[in-house]
Amino acid sequence: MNGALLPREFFDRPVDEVAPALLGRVLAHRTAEGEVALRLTEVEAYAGPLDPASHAYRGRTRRNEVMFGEAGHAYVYFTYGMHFCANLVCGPVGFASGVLLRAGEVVEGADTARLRRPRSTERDLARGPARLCQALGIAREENGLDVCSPDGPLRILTGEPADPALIRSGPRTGVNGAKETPWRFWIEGEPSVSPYRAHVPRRRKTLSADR
DNA sequence: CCACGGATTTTCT
DNA sequence: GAAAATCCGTGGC
Repeated sequence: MNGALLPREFFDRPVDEVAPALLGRVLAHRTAEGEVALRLTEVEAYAGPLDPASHAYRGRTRRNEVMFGEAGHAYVYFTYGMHFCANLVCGPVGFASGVLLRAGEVVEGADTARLRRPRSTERDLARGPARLCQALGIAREENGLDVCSPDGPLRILTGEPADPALIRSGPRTGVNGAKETPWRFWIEGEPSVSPYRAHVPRRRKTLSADR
């Protein structure tokens, strides 16, 4: 995938400004299997230590340390025992904010993406944060990669910014706390955007849970 | 379309 | 020890 890279300064401003500005941009990942690129259609902002829903809320840990570093790097984490999700770190250094990449439309390497997600329908190829990572081939090794590096395997391209008239925002999905903050952003009318679901805490399987 | 339960293991308390 | 920024299959409407 050719095209100009977003400059690092792009990420050096408040996350709730960066997040909507990322809609329509293209994330490309080059591996031995080939290159897959997708156009971002849904994202969520997480504001470091101020945000109860953020992984950085309780301070620096081994998992979240990339968030505390330079803007423009990928923070990839493992969750639910089997899935990876990816964020792009925003500035300033030490503030530990980031944008979760929730969904995209595959615009290059769809055949490779389908190999990675053989049971997926076309619409669900990169619909959801863990599916997006699977389609792009993003896992543990991609944690900390600089997406603003022209020769790197994982790059963020300028693409075509989304039409501001089509950008919507609402509460973040699947998170506990700070539900009132409308920091989920998406492009209206995109098939790859997931339907909103309120967070439902999982009922514990073990006894002693209910009373 | 919606609701539910199971999968699976890292991470932090 | 429990929850987790999730996904998938199944079953109902």
